[in-house]
Amino acid sequence: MTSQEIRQSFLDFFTSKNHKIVPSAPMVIKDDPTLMFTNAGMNQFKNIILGNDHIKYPRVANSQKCLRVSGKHNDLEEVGHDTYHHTMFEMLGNWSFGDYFKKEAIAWAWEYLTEVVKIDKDRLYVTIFEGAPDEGLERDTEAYEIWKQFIPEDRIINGDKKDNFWEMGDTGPCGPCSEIHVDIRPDSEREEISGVSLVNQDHPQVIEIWNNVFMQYNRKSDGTLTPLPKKVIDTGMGFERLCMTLQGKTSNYDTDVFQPIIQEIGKIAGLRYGDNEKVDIAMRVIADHVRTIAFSIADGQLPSNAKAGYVIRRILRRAVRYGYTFLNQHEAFMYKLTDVLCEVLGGAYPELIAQKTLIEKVIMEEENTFLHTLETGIKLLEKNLNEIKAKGEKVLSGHVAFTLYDTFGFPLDLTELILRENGLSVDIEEFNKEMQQQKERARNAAAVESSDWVVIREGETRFVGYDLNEVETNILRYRKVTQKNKTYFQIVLSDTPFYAEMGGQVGDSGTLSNAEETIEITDTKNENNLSVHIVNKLPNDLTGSFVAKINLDKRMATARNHSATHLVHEALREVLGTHVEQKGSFVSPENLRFDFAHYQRMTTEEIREVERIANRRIRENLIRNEMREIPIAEAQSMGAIALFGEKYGETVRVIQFGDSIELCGGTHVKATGDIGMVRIISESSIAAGIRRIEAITGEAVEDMIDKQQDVIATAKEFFKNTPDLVKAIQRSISENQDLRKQVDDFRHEKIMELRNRLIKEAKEVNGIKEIRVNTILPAEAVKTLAFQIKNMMNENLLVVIGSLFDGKPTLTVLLSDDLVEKGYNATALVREAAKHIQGGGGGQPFFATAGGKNPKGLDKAIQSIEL
RNA sequence: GGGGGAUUAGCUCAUCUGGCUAGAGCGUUUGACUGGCAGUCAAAAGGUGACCGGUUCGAGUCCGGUAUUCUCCA
Repeated sequence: MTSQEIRQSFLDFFTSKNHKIVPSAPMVIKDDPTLMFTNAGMNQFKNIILGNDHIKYPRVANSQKCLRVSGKHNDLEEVGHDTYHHTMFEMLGNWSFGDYFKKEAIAWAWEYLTEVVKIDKDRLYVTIFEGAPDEGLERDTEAYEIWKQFIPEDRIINGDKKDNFWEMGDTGPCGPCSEIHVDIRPDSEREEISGVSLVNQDHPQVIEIWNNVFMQYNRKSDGTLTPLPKKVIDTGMGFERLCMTLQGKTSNYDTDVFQPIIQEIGKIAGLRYGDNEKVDIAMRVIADHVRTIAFSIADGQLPSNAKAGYVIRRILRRAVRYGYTFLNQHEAFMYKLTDVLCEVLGGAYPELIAQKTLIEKVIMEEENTFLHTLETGIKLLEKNLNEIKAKGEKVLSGHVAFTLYDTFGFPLDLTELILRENGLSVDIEEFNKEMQQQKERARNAAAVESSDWVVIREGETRFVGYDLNEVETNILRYRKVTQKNKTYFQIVLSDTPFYAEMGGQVGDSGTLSNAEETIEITDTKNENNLSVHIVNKLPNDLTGSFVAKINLDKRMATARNHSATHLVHEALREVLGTHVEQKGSFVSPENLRFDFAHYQRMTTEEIREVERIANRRIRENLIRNEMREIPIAEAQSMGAIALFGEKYGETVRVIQFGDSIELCGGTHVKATGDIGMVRIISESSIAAGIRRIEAITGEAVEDMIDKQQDVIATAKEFFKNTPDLVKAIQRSISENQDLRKQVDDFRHEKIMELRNRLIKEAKEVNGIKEIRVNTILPAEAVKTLAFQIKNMMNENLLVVIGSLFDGKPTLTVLLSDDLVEKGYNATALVREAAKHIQGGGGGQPFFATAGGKNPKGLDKAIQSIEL
């Protein structure tokens, strides 16, 4: 079976069991503060499991693209070294939300594996939870009894809490799980050692392929468990491992999922997979990582220097590093794999093909940037290396290695490699210590502690903010959050006009009041589809009814910016082309930011044109056409613009202004005329192939124009209200340049004259030509004078120049080179003489300066210097 | 969110612990050589050392702040 056929057979099987097949959610998660990437099939159902969302379909199944860069058995640093771990992988899963439970889940899992894809029953083992009496958790005998009907009892293995009890986090739904393991060793080996002893022992050919989680408890923050009202089945099967098993391979990387990519890497590097272990590891690393990178870019997550984008950047860099060291690729090469990637996965994931050009550009740019970083790092390392060698030492301090890593992004293993080549090593212990300290610092700064929700009354939030600015409401629940000495509260309301930060639009602020008091709501955030209102203080009485009211000025300003974003988006597509796709958006009351795919700098004319089109639409005063809850297919047939990497429900909200039609949950003006005017204030690049424009609307434009007019008016006044300001400034600048040059020339001439006079007047004392003078010159001129004299007569020369400039006396001493060789020192001379002007100074043996506080002593100081 | 670094000529970067008028390569311009192109040689132009403030006789260099950017941790 090909991987395509395997994926399809799973979905077909669960369709036949009345499951709804849902599409894969984006790999990058946007509204969950605890998670950056989809790391399991259940992520997109988290809201349902937590009870924040309605159950639309009690039975669903899908194939989900997942990303794991840390966690049990899966450190990023391990990927590639073995044959079965990945960063990105596909997870096949089926779910039941309060519908079927263990009996059906187990029976169907068995049926699929043994009858649909026909895995030899003798090769399968299962595990069940053995219980943890100290935590009051019972053995999962229920699962055991069900399994007994399918599989001999000696193949059912007890597992401990670590392997067989699943928890979403420190709190929340949890329960026992049951894993299915497959033994794919050759028969000869299986006869020698029984598979049962190798389950969960990290054997590469006795592996877990399917985990069935039976969520039946809810864990509270004090650790106690309560039964879950609606029990949940959550299963996940590693797609790549299933392919390996069914295709008779012993490595995931030997399946048709990875081999085409690996072959292509071999072609680029001129090496063959299978010849050399280190080369093989590098090829596996690159094949795995390039999938991750390409998918995240397609999902709208570009490599960057913070958060999720940074994780992607790190993964890309790890791949480049392996290519650099083991495949001898010192120039960008990974972007060349985009073609083959599209061939392998483009069928199941069309977003890859749609975003191909962008993926290529971004990867190439990132590769080049990192190769540059490596080059700088190597230079720095070599400098340190020479110092160590010069001192005759053998070990590079961990501190230096850490600085290279921490500040310059130079990877430790490369440091080690280069040191080894030079017969040196690095103090790893010290390195780890520094790393530990860094982690401590970050952890302390980021520690967030939230207590359990306190439920005042049951219910769900109803958002009324599209229609109302204030509403009567009740508090449903609240909790306290402590973060870095700051304490605040999160409140969930029964009805709210507050828009929670989402889709780039900032959350509303406003007030919550009852008869007695008014509480400030500082922000509104969206956590797992739950609108939480942030307040610094709780009302005294939480039970009564309240009026929730948004800050209308801010909301209106935000709406203007959001609607303007849509108009600008449309105008950009008209001016630049339809390749312009939204890659990010930020809408606040102050301004708007819009990131989009485009491959070159916008010209001033293009920016003007975009502004003109958008402003024309504003003047046309297009009425907002808002469609709530329309089926996504219908919206798309209207030509509504949807975003890659965005998760949409089956029904969506559509906002239309004329020809601009977008899927959007944000708040907008009633008609475009309300925007007033839009003005683009900057255009810049934020990544390869991505441009960013920032714009302002309404009053902010007025303010800007006012300010600019003030500047012009003031400037004009300086020029006696000249009609042609630009010309006046130009003339003034060129006049200024001319004058400056004249002054410079003049001053230079004066110094030359002074020099010539001084040289002529030089007195010879004991065979040394002495020049002493007291002048009024700036320090720079004095210096020039001294050096000029030296250039003319660099023999047996002593120059002493005193100068009173700007009320401060300074003293300068210069000696010719031969006197310095004889042991005279200008610094010593000037220090001694500076006592007369109550100052100090220094310099080099041939030239020194001093400054002081007493102008009256200047003459004395000049005369006091004797050789 | 927290730490560390960087910002010097159009570009890439030097300038060790404050001190000899801030240098190099590439690029630009000019000139010479060659029949032309390419090239070689020579010369020149090009700098508020990111910005603001402070310490000092003296700051690109030290300190504080701002901006931009890189990097590590979360």
